[in-house]
Amino acid sequence: MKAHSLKQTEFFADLPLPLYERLMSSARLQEIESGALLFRQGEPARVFYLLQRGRLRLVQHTPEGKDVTLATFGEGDLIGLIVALNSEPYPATAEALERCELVAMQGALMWEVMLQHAPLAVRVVRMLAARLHEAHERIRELSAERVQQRLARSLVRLAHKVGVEQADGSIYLNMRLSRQDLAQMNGTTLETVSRTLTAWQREGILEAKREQITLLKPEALIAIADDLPN
Amino acid sequence: MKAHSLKQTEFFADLPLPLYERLMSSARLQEIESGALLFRQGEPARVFYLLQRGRLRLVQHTPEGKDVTLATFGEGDLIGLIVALNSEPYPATAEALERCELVAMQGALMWEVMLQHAPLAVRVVRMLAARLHEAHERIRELSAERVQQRLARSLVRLAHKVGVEQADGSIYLNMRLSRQDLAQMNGTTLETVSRTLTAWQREGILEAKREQITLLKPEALIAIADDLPN
DNA sequence: CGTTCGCTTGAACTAATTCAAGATAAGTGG
DNA sequence: CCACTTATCTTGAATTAGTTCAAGCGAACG
Repeated sequence: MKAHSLKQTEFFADLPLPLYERLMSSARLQEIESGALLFRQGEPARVFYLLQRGRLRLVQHTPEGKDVTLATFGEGDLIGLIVALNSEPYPATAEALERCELVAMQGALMWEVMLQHAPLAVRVVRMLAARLHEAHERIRELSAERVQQRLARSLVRLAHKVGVEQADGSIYLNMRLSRQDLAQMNGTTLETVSRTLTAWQREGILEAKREQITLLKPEALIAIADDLPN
Repeated sequence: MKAHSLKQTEFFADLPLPLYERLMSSARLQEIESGALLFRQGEPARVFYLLQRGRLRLVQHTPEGKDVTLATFGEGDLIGLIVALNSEPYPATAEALERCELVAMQGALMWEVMLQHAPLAVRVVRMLAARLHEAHERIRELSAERVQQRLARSLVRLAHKVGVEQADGSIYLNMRLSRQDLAQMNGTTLETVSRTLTAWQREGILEAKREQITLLKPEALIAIADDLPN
């Protein structure tokens, strides 16, 4: 692969050339289709991935057969880094939400390179810190909030990530998003999501079609998320 | 404070002396009593802490007045590092579970030192990775498991952390542990915890006194946590 | 054109919360 | 040491949020 294709990403921007080439010696460019799995829960992890284009989610299958979405990743994110560093098995499955372009690299090499180039390690610290913060937020939500609130919050968050403002001021969520997806993201069932969405649709808060949602009154959702009266 | 008091901790063990002294120039030794607060949610964070002795927990107060325990820390853990690095306000309150000895240091200095000594940054990466993993586990549990299972899992985990095996083979949890505490750790109410514990006590699985619990049949709890029949 | 997939809706059920009242135990100060 | 206060815990009863099961609808897709 071309050297500059990675140089452009912030993450490796300032690597000295020798280190950069060492890391890249193991790199493979990879593309996967929407819905395809990058890796499966339980597989041995030797490599990790830099997501260059597309979005994907980390899903955990529970023994009881439920699926829980742990996190979703966007461009610039490193995926599977932590487990690849320890060559543990992947604790979850990574599934592409759309067509993705990734660079696969050796976990062991990343260790080496981080040890020799502190700014890179510090950047990883920042990334992990941000994710930990998100995870803590979700723990708080799951512990203390009701499904309605969590759902509303999810939609508002998605609006920031993939929202496209329409001419009439409404926000179209530009991604395939089934009731099942929302259920997995919020620890509930698709039936409950369905009921909630139709209720909100009746109130004119949003428009929910098959796998696509448009927010008509985002403020109303924010109010619900924060449990404000009215 | 004496230089060797920090040298002994793994975290700063291999720092070159100049860096070490630079970091330590801002260090203050601090002791807090059980129940005292190290910092409060919303306070501006300029310093972070290395926990040298004792245990403490990170609690988040929700707008509705509930408390959620996000994580608990033991000896060797760094607390408030991430927020101190960005000098954000603390997103949660840190409360001592027992008498604690800590070293407070400047967040800004830590940035500098990490940038100049990669092994330290890498060690922070490892620590954050471990915490992220724990957080993901809790998300899965809160999303997919029922209160009983989560409670059972909590007790088993606590047995590993603070369990003391008794002569008769039972495991005494060596810490003050109220129903309320367990409720906050598992996203439920103290009443539900109380009912569950008394039920388990009737079945001879454990003995639950006031703020202290002894596990009589840990295997039974593991079975419940994993939702095995019987 | 029929099958599949995503969605809706109802009805029964259940886990868990909430509210309330009281019991037990642990300090606290006289 | 006792009475008083406070905190922890228990238990019941009512309520509710959410799940589960089940049946059917409608749009997409081969």
